[in-house]
Amino acid sequence: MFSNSTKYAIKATLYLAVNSSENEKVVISDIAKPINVPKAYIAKILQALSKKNLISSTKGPKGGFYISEENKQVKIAEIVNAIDGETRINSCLLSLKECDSGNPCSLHHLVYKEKQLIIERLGSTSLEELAKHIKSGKSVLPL
Amino acid sequence: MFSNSTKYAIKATLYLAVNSSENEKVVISDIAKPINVPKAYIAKILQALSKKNLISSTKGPKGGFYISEENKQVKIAEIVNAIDGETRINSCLLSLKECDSGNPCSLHHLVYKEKQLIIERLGSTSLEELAKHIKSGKSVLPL
DNA sequence: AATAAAATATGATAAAAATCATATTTAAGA
DNA sequence: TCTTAAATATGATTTTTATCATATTTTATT
Ligand code: FES
Ligand code: FES
Repeated sequence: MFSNSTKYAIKATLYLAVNSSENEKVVISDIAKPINVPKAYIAKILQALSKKNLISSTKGPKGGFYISEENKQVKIAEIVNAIDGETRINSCLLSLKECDSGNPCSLHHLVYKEKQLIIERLGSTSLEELAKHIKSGKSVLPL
Repeated sequence: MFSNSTKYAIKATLYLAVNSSENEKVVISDIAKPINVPKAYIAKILQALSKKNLISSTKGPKGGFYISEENKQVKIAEIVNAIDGETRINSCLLSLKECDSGNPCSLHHLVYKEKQLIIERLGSTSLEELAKHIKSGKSVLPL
């Protein structure tokens, strides 16, 4: 469903949503370890997210990555699309050019409705919501 | 969701379900072309399926691949598991060791129920059913 | 101004997945 | 029994994805 990079992106972003703010920036090494992703790899991913303004960063001493007030409203789907692009998640299970109920592949009716529901949820769920969920112990941020 | 190989496996198997029987065997070249998959590649996949008795084959002249009466009851999930293994489709979106509602990752509640429903459907839908669907024009076998 | 601590940009390497190729085995038909 | 048409087994190559490394830029602190 997601590429490895996107999984890492989500994990890292959630980590930031839980553990950072404009005046509690987090340095790459301190993100990489708890989410169990190689430092150089997660660095690249965070740079891409930062470039698209989905997370925030500042260079230099006392710098680091963080989730600004605005970033809190970023939706999971935005993270996914930033890394995987929009095509991957929306494409037909059997590789028709497009997944279209007017010209459905043989598996379409088995999955489309539920898949759309999931995609909608990813599009409406913000980092802030999930961070609250994690903080209250209802879900766990995996390593 | 599925690997490329699994997609091809499903396409090829459905093609056979629609176009073959014990006395209408189909040769590799005649499968590869309509489903738009390289011959040598689909050959390898069909061989794997045949070895697991999900499809049938005979060697030599007049030989080829086909779907036997028994094979008609094969479920889509069996094809998927034969190629991708059982782990891939069942694994946690964020790579927890296992996807478990008792120890859910942050995305679990957004997807689990629907994902399970889809997996169940793949497990209960047979080649025969989908072949009928295709024959009646309700869905299309993609190239 | 100099230093150092951070992200950023860029590219190199390694691992996995997808694709291609070919020699071997089997069985039908002449 | 010989030839030929098919699957089967095995392995090589290519492409993609994941991972690692490093030089550059920016900015806070001294
Ligand atoms: S057309 Fe294939 S999943 Fe929708
Ligand atoms: S625990 Fe992650 S999807 Fe279920």
